[in-house]
Amino acid sequence: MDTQDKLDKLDKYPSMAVADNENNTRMIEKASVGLQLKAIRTQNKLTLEEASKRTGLARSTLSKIENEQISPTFSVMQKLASGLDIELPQLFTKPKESKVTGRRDVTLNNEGTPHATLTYEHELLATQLRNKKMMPYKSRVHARNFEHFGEWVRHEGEEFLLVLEGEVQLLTEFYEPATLVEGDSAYYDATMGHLVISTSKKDALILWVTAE
Amino acid sequence: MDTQDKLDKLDKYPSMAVADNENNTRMIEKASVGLQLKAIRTQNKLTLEEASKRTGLARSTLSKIENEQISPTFSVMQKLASGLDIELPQLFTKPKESKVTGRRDVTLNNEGTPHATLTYEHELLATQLRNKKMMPYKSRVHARNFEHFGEWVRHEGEEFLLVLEGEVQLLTEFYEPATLVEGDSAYYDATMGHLVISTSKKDALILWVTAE
DNA sequence: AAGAAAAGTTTCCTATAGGAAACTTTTTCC
DNA sequence: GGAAAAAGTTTCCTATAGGAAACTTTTCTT
Repeated sequence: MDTQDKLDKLDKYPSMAVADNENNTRMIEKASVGLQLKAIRTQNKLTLEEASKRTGLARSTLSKIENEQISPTFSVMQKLASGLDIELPQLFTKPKESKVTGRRDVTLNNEGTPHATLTYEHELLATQLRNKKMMPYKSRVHARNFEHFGEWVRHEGEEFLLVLEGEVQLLTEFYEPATLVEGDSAYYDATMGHLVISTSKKDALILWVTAE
Repeated sequence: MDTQDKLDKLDKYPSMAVADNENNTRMIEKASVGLQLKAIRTQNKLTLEEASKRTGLARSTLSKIENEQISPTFSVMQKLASGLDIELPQLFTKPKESKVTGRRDVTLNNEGTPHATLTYEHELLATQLRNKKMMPYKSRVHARNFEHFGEWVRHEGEEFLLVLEGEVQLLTEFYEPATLVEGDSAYYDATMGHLVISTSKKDALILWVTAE
C-alpha cells in the first residue's frame, strides 16, 4: 500500500480505537494537517502564493501538504504556525470550543441597571510563546460610571499594570481606591480582590503583565 | 552557521515573540520535540529499544530526534504520541509549574526611582515591594546613541517590553533586528544577548518587565 | 466565448528524514 | 577492575520531504 493509498484510507476512516490487554482504550484520531491548513488558509483568504511568502515555504510544498501528499516535518509545522499567526496545535486540532481565550469578560451584578456590564477586552500578547513566566496583555476598559462595581477579580499570582491611555480607578479589596492616569502603574498580589474601571469618558487602555 | 549550530543555539535560547499594535505577532519559537521526547521516555523509565517497540520507529531515529539531529515528520510525531500514550501537543509543550504567593501587597507608582547609564535612564517601578516575581521599569533610550552598543545585555529570566514612545530597534544575538514602534511589544529569553537602540530622532520610552 | 492572468498541481531534482547495522559508551556482575 | 551485557550514537543507505519550474485548471476581462 503506497502513501496515497494510506491517505485515501485515512480520508474514509477518520479515527480508530485501540485497546490493550486491560482494555484501556485510546483513540487514534485522524489529525489532518492538510485539511486544517487548507481551512485556515482559505478562511484567511490567502492564496498559496501569499501563504508561501508568509511562511517561507514553497507554493508546491504547501499544495502537497494540503492535499496530503506529504507529511510535513515539525520544523515546517512551526513555520506554518508562525507565518500564519496561529497556534501550532491548530494545525491538527479540529476547531472546537475556543481553548485559549482571546478575551476575558468580567460581569458585574447591578440589579436594576439595564446594561450594567463592565467589560474588559483582553488582547493577549506573545501568545505563540508557550510556558512563559509572564503573561502580558492589553485591555480596553470600557468607559463607565464608577459607582457601579460588583464582584472582585481574583486569580493566582502577581499582577503589574500600566495605564497606556485614559484614566482609571483601581479598586482593591484592602486598599483605598487609586486613580491612575496615563503612565501610572501598579503592582499587586492578584489573589486580593481587584477591579479596574475607566473614569474618563473614553475607554481606557491598560497593559497588564501577570506572573504566577 | 550550520544546522547543528543553530540547534545548539536554540537549545540555549528558547524563543522570542514580537507583536505590533494589532497584535500581529511574529515569533520564532523553539518547541523542542527532542527534549520533550527524552523527558517523557526517561520519566517512564523506557529505553530507546522499548520506545522503539512501542512506537514502531527505529532506535536510531528516536536517538536522532532526541538529540535534535532531525526534525520528525508529523506522521512520526503521531506514532510517538500514540505509542507512548500521550497527547500530541505534549511533544512540544513544556509542563507548566506553578508557584503560590501568600503576600497581599499593592504599591502604586506615579514616580519611580531613576538610575542612569550612558544609553538608558532606568526608572524602577514598584520598588517598595520586595521579593516580587516580576521587575517592572521604564527606560528612556537616548536617541540614536549608536556608539554605546558594544556588548550585549544578558541576564537571567525572561523579558517583556512595550514601546511607549518613539521607535526603537531591538537587536538580539540570534534573531534579525526588529523595528518596534509605539505600541509594539516583544517577549524573549533575556539570557540571549539583547539591546535596544532608539532609531527616531527623539528619545524612546520603553516599559520593561522581567521575571526570573 | 476567447484570451489573459491568476491560482493550483505535478514533475523533477536535491536535501533530509528514517531504518539496519556497526560502533561507542555506560552499566552490571563476578 | 575487567568482561559481558545493555543502552545509546553514528554511519551508511533508502525513502521521502521540500523547492524550482513546468504544466494544468480556474477566474477575470473584454
